[in-house]
Amino acid sequence: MASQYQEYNQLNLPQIGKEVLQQWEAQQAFEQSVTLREGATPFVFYEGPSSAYGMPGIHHVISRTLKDLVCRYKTMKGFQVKRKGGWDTHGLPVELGVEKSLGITKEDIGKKISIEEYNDTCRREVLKYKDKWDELTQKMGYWVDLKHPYVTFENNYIESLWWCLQQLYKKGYLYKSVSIQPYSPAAGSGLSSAELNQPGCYKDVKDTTVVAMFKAVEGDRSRFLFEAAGTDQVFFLAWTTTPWTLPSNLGLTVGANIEYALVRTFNPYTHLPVCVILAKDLVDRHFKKEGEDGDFANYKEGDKIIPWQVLSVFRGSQLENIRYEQLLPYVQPEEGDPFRILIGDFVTTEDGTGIVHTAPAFGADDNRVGKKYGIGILTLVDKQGKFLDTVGEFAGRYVKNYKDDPQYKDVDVDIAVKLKKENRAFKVEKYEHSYPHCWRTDKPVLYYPLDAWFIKTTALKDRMVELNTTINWKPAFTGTGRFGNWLENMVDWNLSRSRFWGTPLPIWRTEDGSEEKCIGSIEELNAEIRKASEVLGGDVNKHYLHQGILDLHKPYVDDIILVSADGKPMRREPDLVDVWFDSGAMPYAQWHFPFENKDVFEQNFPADFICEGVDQTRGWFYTLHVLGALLFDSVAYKTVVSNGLVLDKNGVKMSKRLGNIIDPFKTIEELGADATRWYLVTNASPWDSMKFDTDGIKEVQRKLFSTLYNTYNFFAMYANLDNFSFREAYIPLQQRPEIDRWIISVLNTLVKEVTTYLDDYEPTQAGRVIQEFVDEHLSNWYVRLCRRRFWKGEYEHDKISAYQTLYECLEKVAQLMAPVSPFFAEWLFGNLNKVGQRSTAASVHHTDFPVTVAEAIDNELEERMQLAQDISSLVLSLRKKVNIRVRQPLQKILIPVLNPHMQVQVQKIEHLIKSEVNVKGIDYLTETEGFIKKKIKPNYKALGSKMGAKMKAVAAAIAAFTDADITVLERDGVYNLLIDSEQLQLQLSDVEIISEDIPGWTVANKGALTVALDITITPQLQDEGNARELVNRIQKIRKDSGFELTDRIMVKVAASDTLKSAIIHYNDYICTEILADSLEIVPQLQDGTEIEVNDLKFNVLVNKKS
RNA sequence: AGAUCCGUAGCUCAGCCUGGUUAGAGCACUACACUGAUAAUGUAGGGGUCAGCAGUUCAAAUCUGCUCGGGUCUACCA
Repeated sequence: MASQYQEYNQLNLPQIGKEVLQQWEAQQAFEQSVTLREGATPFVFYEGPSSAYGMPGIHHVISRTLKDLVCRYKTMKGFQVKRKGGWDTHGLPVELGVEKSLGITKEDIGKKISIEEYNDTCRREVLKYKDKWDELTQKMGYWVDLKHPYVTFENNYIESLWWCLQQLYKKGYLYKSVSIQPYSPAAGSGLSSAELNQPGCYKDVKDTTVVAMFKAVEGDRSRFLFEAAGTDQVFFLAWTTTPWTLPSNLGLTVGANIEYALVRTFNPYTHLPVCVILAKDLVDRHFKKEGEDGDFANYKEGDKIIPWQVLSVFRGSQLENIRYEQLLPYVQPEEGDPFRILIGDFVTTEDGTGIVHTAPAFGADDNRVGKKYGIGILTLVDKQGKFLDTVGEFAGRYVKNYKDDPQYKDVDVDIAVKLKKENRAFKVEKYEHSYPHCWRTDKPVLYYPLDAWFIKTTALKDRMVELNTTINWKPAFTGTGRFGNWLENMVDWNLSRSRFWGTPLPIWRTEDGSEEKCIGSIEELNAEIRKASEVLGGDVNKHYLHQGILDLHKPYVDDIILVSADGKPMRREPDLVDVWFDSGAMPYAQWHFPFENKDVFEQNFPADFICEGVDQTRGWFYTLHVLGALLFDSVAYKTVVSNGLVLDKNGVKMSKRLGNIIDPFKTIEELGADATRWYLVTNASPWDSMKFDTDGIKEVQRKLFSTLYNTYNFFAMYANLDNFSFREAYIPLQQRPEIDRWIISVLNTLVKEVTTYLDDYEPTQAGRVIQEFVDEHLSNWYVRLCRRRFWKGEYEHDKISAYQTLYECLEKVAQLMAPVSPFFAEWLFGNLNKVGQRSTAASVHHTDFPVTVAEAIDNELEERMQLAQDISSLVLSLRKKVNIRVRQPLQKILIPVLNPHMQVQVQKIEHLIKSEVNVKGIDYLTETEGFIKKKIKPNYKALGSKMGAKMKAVAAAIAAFTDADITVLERDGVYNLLIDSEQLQLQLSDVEIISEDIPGWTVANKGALTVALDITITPQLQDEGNARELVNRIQKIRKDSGFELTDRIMVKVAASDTLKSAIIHYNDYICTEILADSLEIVPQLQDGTEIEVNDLKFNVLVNKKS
């Protein structure tokens, strides 16, 4: 136990951080914070898996601060909060990174490098910044279990995932299907909708678009067109932004109820006469008004205005099944009846021509309508994104520049040129639209027919929507809006990824697909391995017979052949599982459920609280929800906080490219984790995107931490002098002075507010009220007013009361702020507790969060202290106005009281006001008639509802009130107004009457409060003022001479006559203040210090008494 | 293209739900003061078409609609 409070020379937050970190390390503070709560109600928190493949940034600090503060708070509230860290280790980022570092592409894997070696590299590389992450975790004060994290590539983890998949399989939620999916040729992988919904995936790009002309074939159904046209040159116009899909065109889709027009005109490129069909509503978009019914006979090449004429109008339904000639006849489909007009409900007349070019291979809508009509399918582009050899002059060309080839020529342009030449293009232009890009490679995505495994999430859509309504979303609109909409529009979850480093799909199939097995555990797989070996014989699974399977990754799982019930070999479906499944199954897999820890899992599901960036809404938040609902018919989390983006100080998103990334290590090193955390939490609500500015952190440092530090240091200095160590009994509040009871009351109100805010996951509000308390109430009022109590007088009741009060404030503030600024709180709490010994806890984070003492809250007291502050502020501003400094005592102030209650209130805090503003007394004015000039204002809120439309006239009438009118109203309580010859009765409560001025006095107002100051300085007041000035000067000399606080001195003054009186009359006072044993007036002084009091200069000699 | 959130002082934010006096705070700036809390503090000052327009109302920063600007999301549809 220390006997003295540690005092400091200056505040060094980063240094405090380092010291506290060492302390925590030494005493295992985090581990203790969990074990000390053994047996308590658990508060379940899930840590979203982080990827240690990239460096942590400042945006990681914000969400981790939120997570940490909630967990620390709940711990202090008595819950046991286990926090298992986790690493997200699979997925495309690592794979692409490894490909790049090895200088290979996807095609090389399994050829130039074995899958085994490749995956080993991924495994090695994926945690390459783990140390940096751990370091940040530590330095920012994020308490999370880093020693036993879950790691998604570990066998146990994958085994749990397999178990989950098998559950889904058994429930019939897992199925295989061909579908048109977003596919990234550059990454060689299909993309999930979640991946496609990563921010920034949709980019505005300029593509070559073509309005292509599909030549109608004359037949029974189309005869009406040819008859109206009078020519065989009849074309359907269809617009496409992806001309490379045109060779695969098999149909044209129109809307059944859309009106179409047959238009006679000329082809603008070939100038040949043609008749074209397009939606009637879109005719204006494609033809200039001036050309309508123009001069066809005299049209010639080069004319700006092309004549056109609507020949006929008809509905889309009339066009169904009309045939047309294949546009680019390289290949025909093997089956189906293509090249017809189809009817589809997705056709609009928003843009294009109202006729949709339909290539079943490259669009989801196209595929659907194509299947319905049986037009077959043509997939003339391979998985690398290039045309097949069969596509004539375009064979082998990439449809987009997937290889970063500087010589790349746009195929779309060449197709457009070809069509132009062949009289098959009606319009070719560049068009800017947004198009999805692969989030890793930044290359455009294709929609491509792929085999894939899906989770039938749509089957439980309604249940998921229902469960979502029970989740507490912060902010609420993310849950109802963003997440709610997403659930409403959900599609089945495409699980398949054709990559190498990830969780393998545990499904084995016979070659003909007639039988399949979904494996749910390692044990089951090993049994199947042995069975297959026995049934199939030979070398089957021979490497896996002895020890079973040791690594659940590729390539090992692919070696394994299982056997079907009727003895046929089964091979694994080659896909990996979407990494989002890894993270979504984390509640189960982190505990290796159900193979181990069944009880632990049951206690820890669902989570009470999770928190991540808002970008996880469709990511982790969604996959957790899906699996919770599908596997356990439960939510996976009860409360979710989504934090917004961190922008730079100009509101621009941080990116490496712009170089506006904030290095969290540097920030913490220079400004301290506490100030950084405090700033991040209090500057804006977590879910608003925040503009990060280090100047803001500096402000927090000055405003909050520096103030609190100064307050502590002030306390420590005097407490050490008086040996205050809280050894005396706690003085009951009733026995403490008014001001002590006041600050304790405010403190308890604060505890209540902070608790409410934190319970409601509103840390921003909590931080702001703490800050206000420290700055406004504790430092700028309590300490300022009580300074003398700490350094004057004997160590007895009043002084001990002051120490106990300030100690308690500091101690509780330390606890209240501990969740947000854990280091400083620890430092402050520790410094106090080392001497005070009020708590046996080794850390502030092991203590119980302060609880409001309801009896300590005194609203009347808080109200009158507010009055004291307002009155003081008014008097100070009056002094300023007339230039009388506070050290000059004045006789009195005058306060007109509005009601008896107010007078009682002010009287109780009279002494505070008097000492604060240095006046001798306060006079109250109750009978004010004729003395005070009053001002009357309508109470709009009360009057408005009564008067309604007459309000304006009433307000004008009130504004015209004379003093006499006001007196009448005050005396009678009512006043009769005549407005538009109507009698209206005015009540006293309908108006506000304030004392505006007291003639002959210097007056100031704030709201209804009025204060007048007597500025007469009598000779006696002058003396006292002079005495105080002298004290002030000598104190300065003491300080400048480097005397100790307790040193006694002897003083000689060569004062002029005007000062003598003050020195004589206030000799005792002066000596007490300056700790002087003697104060002499001498005629002359050679040495000493020259000082000035009220423009008089003279010398003072101050000697320390030896 | 739609949905949604947002727009208040040079900057960061309150106030809006529940309409009502002269729209607030902090930072920054200016001036003065204070100096045994001093990397603080006090007082005063400048700084606002509350994005714009219209409506409802006696009364709109606040409620409604539209427009503009920004963010986020959804959709990819030629």
